[in-house]
Amino acid sequence: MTDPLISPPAAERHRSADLPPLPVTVDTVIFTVLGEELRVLLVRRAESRFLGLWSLPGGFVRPEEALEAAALRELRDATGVTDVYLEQLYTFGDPDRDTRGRVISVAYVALLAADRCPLVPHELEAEAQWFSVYELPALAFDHPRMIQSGLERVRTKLEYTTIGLQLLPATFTLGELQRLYEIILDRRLDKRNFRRKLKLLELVEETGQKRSDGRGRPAALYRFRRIDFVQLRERGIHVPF
Amino acid sequence: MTDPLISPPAAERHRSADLPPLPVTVDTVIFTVLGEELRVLLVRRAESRFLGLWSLPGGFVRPEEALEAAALRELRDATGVTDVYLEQLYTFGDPDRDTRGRVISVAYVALLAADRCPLVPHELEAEAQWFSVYELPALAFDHPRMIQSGLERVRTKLEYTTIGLQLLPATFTLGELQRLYEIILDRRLDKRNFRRKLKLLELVEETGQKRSDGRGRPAALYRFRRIDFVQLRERGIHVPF
DNA sequence: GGAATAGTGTCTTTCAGACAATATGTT
DNA sequence: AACATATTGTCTGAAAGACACTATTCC
Repeated sequence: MTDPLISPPAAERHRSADLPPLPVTVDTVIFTVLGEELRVLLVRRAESRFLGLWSLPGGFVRPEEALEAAALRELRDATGVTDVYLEQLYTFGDPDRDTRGRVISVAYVALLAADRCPLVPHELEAEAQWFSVYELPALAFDHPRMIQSGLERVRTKLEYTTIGLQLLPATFTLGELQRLYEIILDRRLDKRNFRRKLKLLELVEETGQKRSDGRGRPAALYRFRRIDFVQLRERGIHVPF
Repeated sequence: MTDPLISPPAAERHRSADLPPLPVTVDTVIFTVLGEELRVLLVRRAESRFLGLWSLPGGFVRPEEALEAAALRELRDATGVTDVYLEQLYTFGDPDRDTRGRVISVAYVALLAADRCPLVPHELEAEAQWFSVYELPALAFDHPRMIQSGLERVRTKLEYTTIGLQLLPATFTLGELQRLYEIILDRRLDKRNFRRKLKLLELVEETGQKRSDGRGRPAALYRFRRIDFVQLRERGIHVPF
């Protein structure tokens, strides 16, 4: 049905080392849940060619820099945050994806708890903003695809990993945790079923304290249990951190 | 807790366009199930620096070539096969992953049905071979990691997608399909449970023919049903082709 | 007491896993 | 008849989904 094995001479197989190298960038889809909305950080492009368009924080990879290190550096430059959950998403390399010329972009997904989100000062609002994923402005390049792809990744992994825990402060109520899930998944969850599953997973434990926001019954505060990762994996739960 | 938003001047954010571009390659972990074993195709390196080492088929991406197109081209050059299931795996970019210097490698996973595998003629056995994933020779670069990573991807997706169907000929028996799964997952499956699930999924249908290999009761031949992908996705089954 | 939110238990259905006997072909 | 492989159904336990009432705090 197919040709027999064809093995070109090594000289031909590796002559390609002569081929010109390519510009490589990293772009990060960084999510947070802020104000009851799932948001993504966008920065304003200042290049004349894309003036007015927003884009994901990112930039070129330096010659001796690991990809993830480049993503972290760009994120630090854009937000001041250093300790962020980061996961490689996909590499976009279509020849015409960047109108400036051929650029390979390694996309990452990052998650940042709302209480660690840098507040955007008024004078910088024109430079960077947290946008609802449902109300995105005009975006440069193929960044809409990247965001879509990142969103799917986060939603999928939310259900079988513990990445959701990246998005909450050190202590939280079960109601807050459930709302987090509802906001990301964009659907309502049953309170009792949600809590039953949490109890089964044994991922969180009570701190013993309660929090009252002034109205209604105060809720118990929880924290994440520090569990042996190996043990979690054995229980079929993926732990990405 | 973290610094307020810091947004460097655009000039600084994009001055990195001055940074030297990087060599970008694609490498493909191509699997098949042949002779009751899960195998991966390796090619012999002829560069003096890595003489004697085997490596995954791959090569440099051309200036105007999409990443997937580059992977397909290298695969065609190495095997003669053109119509292959291909899926991006991960991008490896550590500065020291390639001893020749800094090279970014976009890794792909491919699946090829045994009846479409190019047979390796004797005079070429030194050039390319299908190796059992459990008996790999000395490999160049970080290719062991790539193979490991590809193996995990295939095993994971085998359970919730239809990629397994890529590895069988047009018609097959349920016994063959089950053996395929057992070989990839490296564990025994219960025959009745396996068939029950298959029936539930409605992915395959009888052709009406039977195949006898001379001993034992002849088995019914099946083929894949052509199902609406949308319909499958609604049933929670991922269809990667 | 009313408003608001937190907290809790049961029933039903579905799916996964364990398990063995019968059917159909060959020699 | 002996052999080899194909085909089929039941029981059990775990988890998911649907569903409503009581508890605590603040005003």
